[in-house]
Amino acid sequence: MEPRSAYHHGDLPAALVRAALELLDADGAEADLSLRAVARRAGVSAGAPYRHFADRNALLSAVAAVGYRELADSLAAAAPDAHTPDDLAAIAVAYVRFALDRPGLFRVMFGGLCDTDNADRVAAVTAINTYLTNVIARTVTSDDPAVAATGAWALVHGLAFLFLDGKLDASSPDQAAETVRTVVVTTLHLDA
Amino acid sequence: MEPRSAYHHGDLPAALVRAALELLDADGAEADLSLRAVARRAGVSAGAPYRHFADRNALLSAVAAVGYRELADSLAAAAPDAHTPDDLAAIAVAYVRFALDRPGLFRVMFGGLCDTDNADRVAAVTAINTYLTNVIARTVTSDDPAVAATGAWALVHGLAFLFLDGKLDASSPDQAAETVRTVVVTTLHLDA
DNA sequence: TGTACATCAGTGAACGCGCGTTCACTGATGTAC
DNA sequence: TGTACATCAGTGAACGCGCGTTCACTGATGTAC
Repeated sequence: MEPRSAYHHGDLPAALVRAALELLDADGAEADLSLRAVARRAGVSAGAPYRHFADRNALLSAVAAVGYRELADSLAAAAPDAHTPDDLAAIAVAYVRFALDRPGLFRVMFGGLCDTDNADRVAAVTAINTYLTNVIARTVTSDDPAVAATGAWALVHGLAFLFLDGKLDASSPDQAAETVRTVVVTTLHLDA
Repeated sequence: MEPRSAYHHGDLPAALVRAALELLDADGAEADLSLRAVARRAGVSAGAPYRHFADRNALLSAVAAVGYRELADSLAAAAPDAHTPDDLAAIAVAYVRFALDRPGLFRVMFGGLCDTDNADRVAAVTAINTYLTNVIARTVTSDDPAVAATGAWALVHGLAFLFLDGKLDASSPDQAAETVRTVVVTTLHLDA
């Protein structure tokens, strides 16, 4: 996996995705994430990425795909084997924390502008929805777990963006997490 | 208000904001909304806006301010004098419809990237929150209307973005509205 | 094991582009007398 | 009412920039014999 030589890189696609993630996490707000900046960061010429990605959008999709996987991991880690309403609240907090921890990546994943027709992306979104539906079905009683899952997703997703865009106060992560927990517990009646 | 002559415009600031709104509504996805494009649309040279706006961000903030006002109008129109849970559902549907009707404007208003410290913007956000809190207090019983309002806002905001970013199917506006209604009614227990 | 050669994955220079912003300017406006 | 002049709000040319993408190239790799 490591560079075999300075010339033939070894695994440039992975290195480019890694470089993009580093830039996103470093710049926080995304700014732009140009292909040239990614190539620079990977220590490679501006044209090199075109050996592996059709265009800028293809790279971005690959980055987003990694993001979806990491988000899924974060949620799963927050409450492995979730089966109580409290587990659901923990997952909600983890979702928003992910967004606040990695705003650049989160915006690439959800900021629109990317191709809707990328198969990996669609699959990743379906996976999140399925996961949430399963969690809902296991943690709370609901007439329609699919609808409840959409509601829960929209709720945490909206909270994430309201925090990210400064509409809710995100200056203290701990306090933000507490707000998320309170709002989610109240809105989804997790204490009932 | 109309141009007095081809030279001295009359009310260029308003014309620029109007031009920006037109571009946003025409391009749909926002693309970029450059100052130059706005000036071009307003039929004015690239430097002219600087007589009235400090920089690109200042224009964007003015545009966003108009957007907040129009969003507030749309919500109020959906259920004037709201006092039933059904009114709340109608307002929720109106919120998402606004986002889907005017995605470019919605992204300028909520896409981050703008100055958080603009007084107009802060006031507008507070106004929305206050409005929602009042509606919540009038339409449903709640222990804590402020928390419930944040929950309701996040819910519709999240739905709006999930539709906008293609995570939920927005191809049919009517069906999308129906989905919003179902999810909101279920999540907020408006039928209880 | 050694060599010839096709293929692969990079380089680096160049393209055209639109951008935000600045600046010296000039034409239009309106006010003071 | 008419004129001189300060101010205002435009113009248009220019700046430097970083971008996505292309292309002829070349160095490294690995395979066939």
